[in-house]
Amino acid sequence: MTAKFKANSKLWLTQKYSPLELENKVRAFWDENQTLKKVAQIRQKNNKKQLGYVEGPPTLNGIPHIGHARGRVIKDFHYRLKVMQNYYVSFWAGWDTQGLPVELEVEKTLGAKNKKELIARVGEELFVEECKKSIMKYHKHWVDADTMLGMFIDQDKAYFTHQDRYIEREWQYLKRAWEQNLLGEGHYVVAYCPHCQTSLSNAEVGLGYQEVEDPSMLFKFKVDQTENEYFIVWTTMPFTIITDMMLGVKPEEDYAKVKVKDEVWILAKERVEPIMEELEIENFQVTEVMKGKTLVGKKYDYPLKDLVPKQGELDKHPLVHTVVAEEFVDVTTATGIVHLAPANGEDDFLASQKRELPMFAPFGDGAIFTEDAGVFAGNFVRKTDSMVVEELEKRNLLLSIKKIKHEYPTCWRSKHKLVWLARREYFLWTNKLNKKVVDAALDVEYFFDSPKNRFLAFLKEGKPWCVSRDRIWGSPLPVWVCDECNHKVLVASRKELIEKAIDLPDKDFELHKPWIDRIKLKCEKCGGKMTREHFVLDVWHDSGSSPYARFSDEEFEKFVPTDFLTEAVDQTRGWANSLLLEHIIMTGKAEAPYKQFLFQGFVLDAKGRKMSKSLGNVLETSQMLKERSADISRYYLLGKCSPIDSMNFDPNELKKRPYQVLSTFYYLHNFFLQNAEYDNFDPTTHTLQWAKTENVLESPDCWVLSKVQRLVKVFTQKAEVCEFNSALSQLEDFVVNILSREYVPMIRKDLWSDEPETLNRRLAVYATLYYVLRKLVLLFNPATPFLSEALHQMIYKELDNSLAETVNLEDWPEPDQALEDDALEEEFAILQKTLPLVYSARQDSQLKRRWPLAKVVVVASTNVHNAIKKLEPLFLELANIKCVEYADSVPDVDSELWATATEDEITVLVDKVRDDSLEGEGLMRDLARRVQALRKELGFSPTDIVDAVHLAELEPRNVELLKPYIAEMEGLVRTKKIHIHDNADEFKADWHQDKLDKKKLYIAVV
RNA sequence: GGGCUUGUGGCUCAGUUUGGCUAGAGCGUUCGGCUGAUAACCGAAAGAUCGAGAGUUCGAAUCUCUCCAGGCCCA
Repeated sequence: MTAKFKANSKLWLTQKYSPLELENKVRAFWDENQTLKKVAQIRQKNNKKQLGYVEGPPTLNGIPHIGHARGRVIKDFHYRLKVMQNYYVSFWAGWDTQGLPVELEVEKTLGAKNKKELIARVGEELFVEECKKSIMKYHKHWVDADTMLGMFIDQDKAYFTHQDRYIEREWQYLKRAWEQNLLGEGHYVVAYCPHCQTSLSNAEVGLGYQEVEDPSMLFKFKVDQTENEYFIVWTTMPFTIITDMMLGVKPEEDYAKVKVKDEVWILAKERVEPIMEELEIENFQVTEVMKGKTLVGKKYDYPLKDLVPKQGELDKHPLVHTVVAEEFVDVTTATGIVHLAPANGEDDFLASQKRELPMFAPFGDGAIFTEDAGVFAGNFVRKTDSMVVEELEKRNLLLSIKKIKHEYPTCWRSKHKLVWLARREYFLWTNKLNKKVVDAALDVEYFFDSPKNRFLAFLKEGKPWCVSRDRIWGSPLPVWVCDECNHKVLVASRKELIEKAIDLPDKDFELHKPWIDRIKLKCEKCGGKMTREHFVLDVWHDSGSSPYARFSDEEFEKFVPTDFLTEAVDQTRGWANSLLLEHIIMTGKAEAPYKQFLFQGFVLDAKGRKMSKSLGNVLETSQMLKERSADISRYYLLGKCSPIDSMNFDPNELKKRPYQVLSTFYYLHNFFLQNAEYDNFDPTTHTLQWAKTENVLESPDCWVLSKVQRLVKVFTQKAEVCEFNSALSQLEDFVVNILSREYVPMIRKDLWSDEPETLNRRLAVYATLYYVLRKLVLLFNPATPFLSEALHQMIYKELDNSLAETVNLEDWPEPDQALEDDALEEEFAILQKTLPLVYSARQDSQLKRRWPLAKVVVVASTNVHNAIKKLEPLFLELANIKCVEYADSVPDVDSELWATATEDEITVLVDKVRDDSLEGEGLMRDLARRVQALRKELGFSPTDIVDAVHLAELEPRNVELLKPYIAEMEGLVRTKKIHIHDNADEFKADWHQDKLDKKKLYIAVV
């Protein structure tokens, strides 16, 4: 007899689960059959509904790491689930290709001291070419990683944010904003490097914190209309006194009036002592304490009006040079009163904007003061620090001047100290839309409360959006300004540009700098020449316009609002926000462009540290997937914890539980197929219906069939609400516990036989396994698509060719109520609670499970008794006991003769006494087990029949005990004859020494 | 510095919304057992002052406050 493993010949299904090999074969299969495309095409033609999806475009400036993989796996999980539920989803890739990170990469490649020098050297054309090369290099890495991961996202339909057709549609958002007066000029404070003469992004600012030395100046401003009252203030940037506009206090904190000599000083109460100590003032007296908010509106004498005439003009504004209350003021350091220079600090700036103060930003290129700064004009801002100190001293307003070392942002490139400067920028006045924004956001499903609250809290701030950037590689801001009359137009299409151009150097121009800057338009007002504003757009505007920009008009109608989007939690302020704002600008409706948004937690390293280049703990996806299974990685990423929690990723954990679950699932298929093929099981004729009609379904089958309905229900429900971890743990429990640990042992004995008269029973088991395993393959597919596809192709399609050509086109399982049986599940739960008690009692008395015993007494309530009675044959077989008795209370028994175990309300008593017959049978099972082990070791297949089995050096008493069971044993170990020898020397054979209860014996198999 | 979030045996996670029997599970470890699908599994043992401290309460992992540490976002 030969092995009954037909599918082996296909080279796909191997005896051993080797996920890497298997996944390679599945990848090749998908590739060869264009499965991804086919699935999409079929669903496009034939679907329950079309669902919109737009890809949150990864920036192509780095290699995808395991954190990205988490998001991609969740996206793919959702896609496959929806496809199997008969939806078409526009699951098309997209890439963010512009902006600072790309420019930095190119600067590095080309070697640059600073941007100005570089552009002067290579020119913008070459710079832009290099940017394109750079992104395409990374694009390849991303597509490779996606392929390795098994992402069924359509790469051919990908959008790239730098493509002209994308930019042109992105401009439509700006056009809508322009028409609604939601786009315009304003000021914003940005970090600026005076050496590189460029502004820096927040990300760049974060790169360059260093310890530097600055002046530490304590000074006073006189309260207006008083003789001797002063606000006490501290700063490390004396030059900002030049642009000073307000003083800030914290509204709910205590401030004190302190008498010092003949003056009254005002500062935070808790800072009085430390400041007096610092100034070495011993005689002082707190005369009054008041809340910060009571100081609001008090005017102070701005001391440098004579030097900065412009400040004198500003002083006429009712709020300029007065006290305001702001929550950001810190009363635990310095004096608890801060001076606010809106042109030189973001908090200051926002405080001024909120109150609609006029802007005073007297800076030119290189952070040099302009004429507006009076006597300070012509100086680099920080150079005036000492001048300001001097002037305050002259006016008796200086209390102390020292040096301080502190952490301060410097330019990561030139190491120069950064300054914050208000610059002219373009804004989307999204603050005007705030109510719509918040309302729209409230309608979205976020699945979990914490990210929702966080997102809403952020949105409620309702800040205007500064969309202009002073860079090269980006979508240009399509605003042209007349050189003559300053008239502005926004031109949002290529066609219109060509029509309006007076200077069009090249008809095939690209919508990028520098080409677009060469286009001059004719002013419709005065006929003058119009020049484009030099800005490019914030990259968040690029990606935020994807719902309109990546689709056609028709697709936009169909797919937006999209159904389900998911990104990491850092996108709260990023893409989730820009999508929302732009969509509201575009449609005018209080509607988000997504119905559901899942914010995922971050992936950290095994020790919970952030992954960073400097720590060297970044795990690249493709690199990892060369050695690790994609299925197992996917399973791990989805299953380890809730998607909103941050995850400590430890590659070593992949081979633990996730591997165990998937391998068990795989081996269950081995087990099923091995047996089913042997009996020529045909799922199309041997259906569950057939088994019912033939009356060959037994209680374990009905139980597992009922259980799987519940699994389908719960799994689907959990998956729909993004509790992937709970869904998978249900699946895991089913595979490992319900099927492998419980069901298989129950039906194993039915499969041992190969008699024709029990064939139908075996076929019923196969029908059950086929049904259950196939459901599991489908449930597994969104998480582990390689394994599911492999099993579908190798087993299910092999057995039933009418099935879909890929597992992805199979229908998602629906629970079948007809197969649910709550009462039976309850009975089995009782059985499974009682059995371990028997095992436990046996263990205590060293009674091996393969030794049959005479009797067990179950002491429990009636419903436990009834359940066991109903399942009695099964109970006895699994307990390996000949008979069971039932009792209501624990009888008084001799513990020498009875082994007991108790849990909750159930006690079992096991009869320890074994007569010769029981002992003989137990011995036979012991020996059989050892023979089986040897057979396996010698390479026999389970179904091979061996000529003879020889046993030697058994004790004489054991030989006697064994005799009645020789025939049974011959059947069990599949041999024609068992020979028993006193001594191994008697017979020449390949003897193997073994041990039975610490005594030597010899076995040979021929 | 601010907002949000996490902290539970060696490891990974439940449990916290709504306070309540002895804080659960899986992995790992040790001992024993089972096993012709399985690196699965079964029985038992060791192992947690539930981040620390204080408070509320008859009772706190759970509620409140403070602090410490990690993470995200923002300054």
